[in-house]
Amino acid sequence: MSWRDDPFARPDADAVTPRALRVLEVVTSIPLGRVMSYGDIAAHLGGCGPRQVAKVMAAHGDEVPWWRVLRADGRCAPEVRDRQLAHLRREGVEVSASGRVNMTAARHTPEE
DNA sequence: ATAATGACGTCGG
DNA sequence: TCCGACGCCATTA
Repeated sequence: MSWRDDPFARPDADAVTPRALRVLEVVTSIPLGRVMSYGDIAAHLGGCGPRQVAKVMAAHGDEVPWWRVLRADGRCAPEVRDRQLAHLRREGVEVSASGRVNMTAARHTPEE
């Protein structure tokens, strides 16, 4: 189930910009138990910065495994911190007592 | 066209 | 660790 094959997709669902779609694709590609930072995704796509990625997540995050995307320092965006940590711990991601993810251990790097 | 926005990143104090 | 300042840049208003 995803934003792509939603049978109830409204006509303007195509109004989602191509770049936004790329972002969502990358997020969808993150394996269970691994994470990527907004900056990681931006760098992987090229031609855009972390803030564009953040904006896409704010608008369409609920259609993808959004909890696998967090800040470069391993902390979660405050807006979703609790729910996100719950998801991550459930997937076996290493989270410190202060709610900080060990990026070195959990970071996913897409090939190519 | 111009300006504001955003679940960010990096650096300096 | 906690700010604030600045860079970032496609998308929206």
